[in-house]
Amino acid sequence: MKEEICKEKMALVEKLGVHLENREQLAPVAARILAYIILTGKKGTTFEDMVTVLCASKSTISTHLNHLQDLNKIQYFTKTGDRKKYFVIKKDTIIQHIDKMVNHWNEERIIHLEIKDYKETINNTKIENEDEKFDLNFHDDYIKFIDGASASIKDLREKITDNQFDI
Amino acid sequence: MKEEICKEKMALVEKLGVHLENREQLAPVAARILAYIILTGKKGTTFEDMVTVLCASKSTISTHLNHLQDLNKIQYFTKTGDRKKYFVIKKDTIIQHIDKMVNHWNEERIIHLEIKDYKETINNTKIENEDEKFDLNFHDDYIKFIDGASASIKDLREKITDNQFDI
DNA sequence: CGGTTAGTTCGGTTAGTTCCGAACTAAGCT
DNA sequence: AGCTTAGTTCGGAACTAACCGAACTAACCG
Repeated sequence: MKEEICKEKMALVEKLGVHLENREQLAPVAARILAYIILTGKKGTTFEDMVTVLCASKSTISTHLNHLQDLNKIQYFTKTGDRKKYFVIKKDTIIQHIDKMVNHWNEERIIHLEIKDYKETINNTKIENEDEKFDLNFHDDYIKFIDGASASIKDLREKITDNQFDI
Repeated sequence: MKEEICKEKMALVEKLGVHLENREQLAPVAARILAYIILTGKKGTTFEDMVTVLCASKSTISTHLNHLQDLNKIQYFTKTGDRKKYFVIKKDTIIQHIDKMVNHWNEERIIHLEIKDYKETINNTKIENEDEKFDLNFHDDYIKFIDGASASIKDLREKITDNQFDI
């Protein structure tokens, strides 16, 4: 029974791990650490715990744990009379993630405008074969999409900040 | 004058290159090739051209050009009495990109559901400290966001398929 | 003080990536 | 046939990333 749940948990750690490895550009073990911390929840998890359950060396866990703290993805709390650190994900992880998406879209927006600008100057300077001109409409539509997506994710952000959950 | 534009073009190639390197997970030179092809447009660009303008070896250009074709990101046309290949980006690149985003969101959706499911079983089995229970509301909100974003990007997709642009 | 627990730091190994040059192929031109 | 153009293939050098073990530190306990 308990073993069943543990197995399920570790399967999810691997799955979520792969997902996070790609989404957050983390090393395999770092992603698994993060996944394990997420799926353990508020009671937190310790260094030792992760060494045994993730089958990785102390040095690997130590390095990645520090890295994840530098990245502001995790934090820890302590208990009186207990020297261990109990790791949990940062409460504002989702907000961070949303801000990163908004940022990403801003960047895309800027580069699309720059490319459009360049294409326009080319279209206007050397009037070569008419049909070799750049099409520009796409950029406008894409920017419209970006603006829409940004708006709706900012909505989500509002909803969440009113109501601080953790992942 | 012409030099000015060329400089501007190469600056944009580097900028767009970095963007694509991250967005499409390509090797540096592969990303620059793609950027250069995008910014050259319908008249196309040749192997030789890229060897000189991107300052990379023939072998590097060859390998990456083939890789980009395998990835369905570029194609080429030819001219009668001319042995060169003229590379342009695939007409459906944007559609592909949109489909990739939709896919990505579907995957996120699925993993959120899976995690929520797991958390629910945990919440219901071992009733430990009440305040150590998982919060689940966030997942619902996030899934709502995903559904919204997916819908609006599918809108964009419609708009574009009606009106096949190239980038 | 010595021993234990909790974690860090360093050096090294292995795996994988990225690019290059040199030698090659393949097709057309004379 | 020999030359040129256009591109491919192969082997390897240089570099980076990911992880590990061993030796270390730092704090507390008895």
